[in-house]
Amino acid sequence: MKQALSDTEIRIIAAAERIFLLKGLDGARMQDIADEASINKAMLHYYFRNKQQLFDIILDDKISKVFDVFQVWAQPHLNFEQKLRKFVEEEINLIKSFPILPLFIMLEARKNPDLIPTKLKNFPIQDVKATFQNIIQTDIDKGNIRPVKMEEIILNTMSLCVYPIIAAPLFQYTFKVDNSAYLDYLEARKQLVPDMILRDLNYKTPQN
Amino acid sequence: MKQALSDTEIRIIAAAERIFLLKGLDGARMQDIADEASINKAMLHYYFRNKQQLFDIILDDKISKVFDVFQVWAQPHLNFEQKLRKFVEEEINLIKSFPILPLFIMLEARKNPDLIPTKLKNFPIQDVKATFQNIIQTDIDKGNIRPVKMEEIILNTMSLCVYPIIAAPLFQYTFKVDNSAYLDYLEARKQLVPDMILRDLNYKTPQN
DNA sequence: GTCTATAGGCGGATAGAC
DNA sequence: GTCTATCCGCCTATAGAC
Repeated sequence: MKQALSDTEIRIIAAAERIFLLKGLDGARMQDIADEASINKAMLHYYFRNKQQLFDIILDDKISKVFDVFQVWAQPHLNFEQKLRKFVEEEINLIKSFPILPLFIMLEARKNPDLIPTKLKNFPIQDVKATFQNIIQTDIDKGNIRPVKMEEIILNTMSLCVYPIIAAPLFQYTFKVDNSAYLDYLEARKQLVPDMILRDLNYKTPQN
Repeated sequence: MKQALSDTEIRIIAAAERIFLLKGLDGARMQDIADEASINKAMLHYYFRNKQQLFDIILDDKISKVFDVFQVWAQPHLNFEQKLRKFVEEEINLIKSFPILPLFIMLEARKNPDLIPTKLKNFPIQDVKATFQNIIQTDIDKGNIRPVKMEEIILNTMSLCVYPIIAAPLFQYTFKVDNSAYLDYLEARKQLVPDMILRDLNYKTPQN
């Protein structure tokens, strides 16, 4: 039975989230987190034994949110195009709300190669892959999309969703676009990206 | 007049590159770099005043290489397709050689909003943009590609080149691909990515 | 539970001999 | 230029009063 979190614990976790996502594990200072939570350093250690444990709580939560987005592919009653559009929309929404998340995960993953296997081992990745493979194989067989590997679709789609968000500061500077215009553009990409993917797959609306 | 680098300086820079690429700024230890260069810690400080300066040398060098890749668009005697293919090839080669670079720049850019303007202010970005705009406008007018904004092409192309490299650890784990097979796949993307972009632009080989 | 004070060690930087 | 020894500040973590 999971104990309800106290008000202080909630404040600490929220503070840790902001600091870790901004500074990374090495860059974050326990003092920063304490200040952000308006408590003193010793209290952090009282509630969470050490820095690593606090970090793991934040990271685990974020990774599960990333994983959740893939559940779209398991939804029945939607065809390939509908699932793709929903996936792109949710992916863009998620990364928009935490633009640092992918940077953070990828940076930490390169420092510690065990991180990804350790963190992902409890998620039923094989199930999601099987579901996805099943969906596209059906559409390939029906001639709705050209023969293609699922890795290709996922990687291209993720690239087109995620990169424009993490690279926003660079593109805003280069193309002299202000924040609000760039956010509008990211909204527009919820259409542009699936359109591009479907076009690449030579997608034909199924005749059911 | 730029002094030629001594053998030791070259070894230090090569070592620093490898360590910073692996661990990031905060995660890298001066001792790691010294070991990698087979010298002692004091020598690092003799040649480069401090850690930050050593890092900046690596970073500035890499940023100028990023910019160099865009010079492809200014090469005469190549048509749009040839320039695009060359750009993709060089971009993938570059990011492969320093995968942490986009991650670091983007993370630092969010911590310090002045970083991008400061690092990029000496590059003639406007010239490259004008050149690029000119090229695609010509092809649009000739009917070789559909009407499209240059921002769109650049952002999509960069996304498809860069993201698969920075997210490599995640995809290698998810799809059970080993390092060498993934490197092969990135090579294959030097074809796949321009193919996809050209397809999206409804590209027709010019009739010259 | 909350705080202050401090231990303890890591890691960047330097002094100074050769 | 190269090395050893060492300094010293920063930062995590804990002891212990209240």
